[in-house]
Amino acid sequence: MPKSCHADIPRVNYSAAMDAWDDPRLTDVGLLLEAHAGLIAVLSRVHARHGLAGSDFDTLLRLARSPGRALRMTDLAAQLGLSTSGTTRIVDRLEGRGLARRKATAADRRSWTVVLTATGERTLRDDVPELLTAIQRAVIDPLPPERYAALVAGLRQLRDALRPDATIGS
Amino acid sequence: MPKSCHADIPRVNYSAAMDAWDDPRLTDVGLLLEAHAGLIAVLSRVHARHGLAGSDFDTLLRLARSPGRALRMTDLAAQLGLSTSGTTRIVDRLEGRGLARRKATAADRRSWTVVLTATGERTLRDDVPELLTAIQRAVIDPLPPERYAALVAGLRQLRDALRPDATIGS
DNA sequence: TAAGATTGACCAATCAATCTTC
DNA sequence: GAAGATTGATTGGTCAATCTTA
Repeated sequence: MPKSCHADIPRVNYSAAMDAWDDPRLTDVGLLLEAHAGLIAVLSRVHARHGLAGSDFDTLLRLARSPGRALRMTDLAAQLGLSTSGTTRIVDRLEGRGLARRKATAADRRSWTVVLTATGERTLRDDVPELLTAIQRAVIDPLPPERYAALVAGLRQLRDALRPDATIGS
Repeated sequence: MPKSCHADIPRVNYSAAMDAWDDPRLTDVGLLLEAHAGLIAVLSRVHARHGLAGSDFDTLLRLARSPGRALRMTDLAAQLGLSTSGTTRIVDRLEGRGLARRKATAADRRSWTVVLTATGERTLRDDVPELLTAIQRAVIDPLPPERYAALVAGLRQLRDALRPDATIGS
């Protein structure tokens, strides 16, 4: 169909505003949101093969990285960037599946310490290699090494500038 | 095969795994997740001043960018990257507040077309400038221009590689 | 009084099932 | 039968209130 068939359609008068809706700052932010959504889809697909949600995996990983494979509930919540009640629910799930367990915290009877179980560590050990493969294939391989490096450097500086940690308490 | 110089030193039996937990590919991905969380916090704070959730704003913006300030439900859902039922609920909210309205779709009586109302456009017009200011201050100003440009270029290529659109139907 | 953790009520999304129209 | 949209049940999180211990 030739374009002439639309040529006579009366123009709407809000075209000046349209520029604001397409401001590059808006579209740049959109890029990060879309990249994030795509990345989450890739990661979730891997985790799902091990019966894990993304937040379950994050929790297991935080525990695995901590001294003694353990963290107090409050510290875990801070690392996850979640509320303490949300963390309570995640740990409930993990404990129900035997991937983590609560034990009393020495010297503070108000607190619980969450410990990664052997089963939890095994689950993580099964998941991580698949995850690394997926990351390699989906995000690293498609980008020229130097561009990938620039992306990571930019993300690091952005993360530091945004200080998500500082906003958690707000 | 060169033998490790640590081969005879007794070690905790998970020390080999520790390296895997700190694999740079994992921490790089973590950077994007943290930057995203921080960005969402910044954006949400602005939207909240206008009584909008992030997904409300996204919806209004998609409508504003579309010809006739309108989209069919299915197309809107695709653009938002949400399920059609999730989109139904968002539009229910927006319609309840008078920011959008449903009208019958010409030539297909199964379908609804969502239209941005004047009120919705006004809300958007109030929100966007504040949003742009917040983005400028929180993400653009803190980064050297060339690093910001590299970040955006990397994000664009990553987004294209991940093709979030292609994964929505999966 | 405040800190750590949990619970109940709620909110925003998902999936599976359904209804209408193509 | 398939596509567009909605609904009911469920999931995964939040906030406000509560309980216990410091």
